[in-house]
Amino acid sequence: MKIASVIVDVPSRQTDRPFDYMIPEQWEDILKPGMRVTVPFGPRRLQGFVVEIKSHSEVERLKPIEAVLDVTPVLNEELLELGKYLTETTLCFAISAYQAMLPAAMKAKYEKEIHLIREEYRPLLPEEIQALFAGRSAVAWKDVEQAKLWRTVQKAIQQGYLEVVYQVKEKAGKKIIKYIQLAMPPEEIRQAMEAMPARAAKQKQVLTFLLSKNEAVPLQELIEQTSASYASVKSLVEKGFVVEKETEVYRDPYEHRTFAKTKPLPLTAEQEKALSAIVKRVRANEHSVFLLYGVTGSGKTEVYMQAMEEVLRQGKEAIVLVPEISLTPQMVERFKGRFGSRVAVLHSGLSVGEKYDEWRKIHRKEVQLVVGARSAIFAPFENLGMIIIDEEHEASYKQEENPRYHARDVAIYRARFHGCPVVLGSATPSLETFARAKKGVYELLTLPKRISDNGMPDVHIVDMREELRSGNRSMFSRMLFEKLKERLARGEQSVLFLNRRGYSTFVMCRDCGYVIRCPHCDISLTYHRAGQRLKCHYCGHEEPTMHRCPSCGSEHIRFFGTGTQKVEEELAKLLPEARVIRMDVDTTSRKGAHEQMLSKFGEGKADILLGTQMIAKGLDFPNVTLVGVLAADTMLHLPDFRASEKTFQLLTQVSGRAGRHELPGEVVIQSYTPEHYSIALAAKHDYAAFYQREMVLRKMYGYPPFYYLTLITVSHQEITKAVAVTEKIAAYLRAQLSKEAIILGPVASPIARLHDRYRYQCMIKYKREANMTSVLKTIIDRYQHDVSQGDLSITIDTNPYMMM
DNA sequence: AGCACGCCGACT
DNA sequence: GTCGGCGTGCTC
Repeated sequence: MKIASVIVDVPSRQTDRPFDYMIPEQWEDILKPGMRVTVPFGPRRLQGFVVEIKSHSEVERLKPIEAVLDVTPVLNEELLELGKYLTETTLCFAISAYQAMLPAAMKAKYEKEIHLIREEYRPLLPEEIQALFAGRSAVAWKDVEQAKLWRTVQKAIQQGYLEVVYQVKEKAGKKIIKYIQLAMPPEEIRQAMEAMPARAAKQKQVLTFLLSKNEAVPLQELIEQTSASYASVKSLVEKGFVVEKETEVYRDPYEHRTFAKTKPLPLTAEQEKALSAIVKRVRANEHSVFLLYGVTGSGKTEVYMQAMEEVLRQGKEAIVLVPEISLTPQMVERFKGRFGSRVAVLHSGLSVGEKYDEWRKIHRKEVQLVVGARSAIFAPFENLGMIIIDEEHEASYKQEENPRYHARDVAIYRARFHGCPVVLGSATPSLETFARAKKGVYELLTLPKRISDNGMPDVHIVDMREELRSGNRSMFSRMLFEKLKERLARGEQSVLFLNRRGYSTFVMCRDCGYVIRCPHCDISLTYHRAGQRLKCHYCGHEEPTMHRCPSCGSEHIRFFGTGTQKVEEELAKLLPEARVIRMDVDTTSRKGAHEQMLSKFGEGKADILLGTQMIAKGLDFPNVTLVGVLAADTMLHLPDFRASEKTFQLLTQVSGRAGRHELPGEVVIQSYTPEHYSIALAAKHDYAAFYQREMVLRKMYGYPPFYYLTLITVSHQEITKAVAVTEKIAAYLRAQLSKEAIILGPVASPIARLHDRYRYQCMIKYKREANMTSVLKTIIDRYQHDVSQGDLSITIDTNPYMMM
C-alpha cells in the first residue's frame, strides 16, 4: 500500500508537519508529490499538499485520502524544495509557503453544513428546526448560528437525525462559455428553414448566421450579432438543429487591447556590452547575478528584451519582475508589443480569476515569459533561462506578511537551481546590491548615459525656509510656480509629486495643542476633504470632522501639513486654467482607474499630473518637461535606517520622469533641509558619492550591508504583557547568541499601538550566528501557547524593510 | 485553526 | 442534578 505525506491547510505550529494518509487504489499511480488533495483531519475535511509518496508510515491507523484535486502537480519538485527553503529562512509554516506560490484562487474555501440524514426524520425534528429546513435538506452552519439554534441542532445531531458535513470548495472556478454549433449538415438545415413558419424569423436568422460562419460560435456573440434572445436559441436546441457545447476559456485582462508590434532597437555600445555578457551566461547555462546599473532613461528595458529573445531562441523561459506592474501599464505594453501572446502578465490589479488563468497558461506551458509583480517569482516554469528584477531597489519586492520573503533571494535560489543568470536592474541600486557588485559577488554592468543625448535634467533645489522668511507661505515656491506657469503657456506638461495623500496630515487644537488621534492606533488622523472625514491611514478608522476640540472645547481647530487633496485645491485657485489629474490611493481604487488616468495624461488631456509614490516609477511621457517635488524631506525623518536611501532613490526616480525625449527637462525640489546629502546628491545625479557617504554611516551604526538584521515585534492588548514578553525574548537572545551579536530593545515600536494592540520590538544585528534559526524557532515554540490562545502575537522578520 | 473533551460554577 | 462556561490537547 502506498502512503502520502500531506501538509494540511492549518497554519499553526502544531500542525506544521506532514500527516500520513493511505492512498486508495484508484489513485495509486496517479497521485504525485505537489498535488492538492482533500483529507479528513479530525472531524473536518481540509485541503492539503502531497509532499511525499512513500510505502511505510510510523502511524498505525491511517485514514484514506478523500479526493485528488489536480490532474498534474501544481508544485513541481523544485517549488516543493523552494517551499522548504522559505520555511527555513523566513520561519513561516510550510502551508503558508506553498500557498504563497500559487494563485489565491487555488486556496480552498471551507463551508460547514448541517444535513438531514433521512427524509423520514424530518417530522421528528423540533419545530424551529423544521422551519429552518423548510424545503431543503441541507443548511449552512452560518444560518444555524444566525437563527441561534446551535443547541437544538447539536441535540438533533446526537439523536442521529442530522449530521455535520464539511465542504471543501475551490475559490474560483474555470470560466466556461457556451458555444453554439449546427447539429446537421447545411443542406438539411436549409430545407428545415423553408419548412419553418414565418413567425420564427429570429430562429431563421440565427440559423442563417450559423450557416454563414460554418463553425461553432460563442453564444454571446451569436446573440449580439443576430439580436436574437437566448429563448430562440434554446428552442433550436430543443428541435435538434443546433447543439450547445461548453468550452473552458481564459479570462483575458487585455482582451480589448491591441499592442503595436515592436522590433528590437539598435543598441548603444554599452547596451551591447551588457547584453552580450548576459547572453553568454544564458547560452552556457551558467548561474550568475548581474547588476545592470543604468541611469534613468539609459535603455535597461531594451537590454532585458533582447536578452529575453535569446532565452526564447534557446527554448527556455524567463521571468521579469517589475514593481507592482498594474502601476505601469506602459511596461505591459512594451512587453506585450514585443512578445505578444508568449507573455503572461501577473499583477495585483487582476481579479482572482484572471490571475488564476494567467497562472494556468504558465503551468500548461502555453507561454514562455512572465511579467509580473513580486509573487510572479514563483511562476511554475521548469526550464528557466533568466530572471530579471527591474528596479531592484524597490521595497515592494519584500513581502510584508508571511512568508516574509524577498523576491531577490527567491530569484537567486531559483536561478541557482536552473543554472541561469539573474539580472538586477536599477538606476539607484540598493546599498546591499551595489556593495556585492563592488566586492565581485555580483557582476557589474553599467549604462552611464541616457539614450537621448540631452543628458540628465537640470535640478533646482529650493530652500523652503527661505521662502517662508521672504513671506511666501504657500506650498509652491516662487520658482516652482513660475515654471509651472511657463509650461502651461508653452503647452507642455508637468508632474507634481507629493508623498502624502489626503488633505492635511494632522489636526490640532490651537488653544490647547491637542492632536486628534486614532482611538485604536498611536497615530494622528488625516483630514480628507471629500466627505469631511478624519481617517486613520493604518487601520482604516474613520470619523466625522470635529469643529470643537474634544479636550478643551475650543473652536480653534487647525489643519496642519499638506496632502494631495489640498494641493489640488490650491492649484485650482492659483492656476484655474490648468487641467489637473490627481492620482493617489483615494482616486485610483476603482479597477482600471489608474490606467485611464495615465492614458488621459498621455493623450495630453491634462496639464499637470499630481500624485503620490505611484507616479514615481516607470512613467514615460515625452511632453513632460517639468517635475516638481513639493516636500522632499517627508520621508527623511521616518524611523528607518533606509530613510536617506529611500529619499535619494525617490528623488532620482522622480527626476528621471522629466525630459526623457527631445524636450529638455527641469526638476524643482522643495525642501526644508536642502543641505541633507541625500537631497543634495540626488540633485547632482551622483549615486557614487551617495553610496560612499551612506556606507560610512551604515558601518558606523551597524546596519546592512555590514550587518544582518532580524526584527522581532511582540503585540498584546495589555502593554505590560507586551513589554514583559519582549524583555524575556531579549534576555534569551543575549544568553544564546554570541558576543558579536547586538541586541537592541525592548523598545516601543515606532507605531506603539495599532488596532488596539500595544507593540514592542527587539532588533538583532549580527554578522555570523550559526544557531540563529534554531534560537528563533525556540522563541516561537516557547510562546506558542500564548499565541495559539489568541491574544499574544510575535512576528519575526529576518530581513526587515518596515521598521514600524 | 477548529473541535471534542473535561472540569467547575450557576441555575431549573 | 444539569446547563454551559472556558482551559487543554489532538488532528495521520
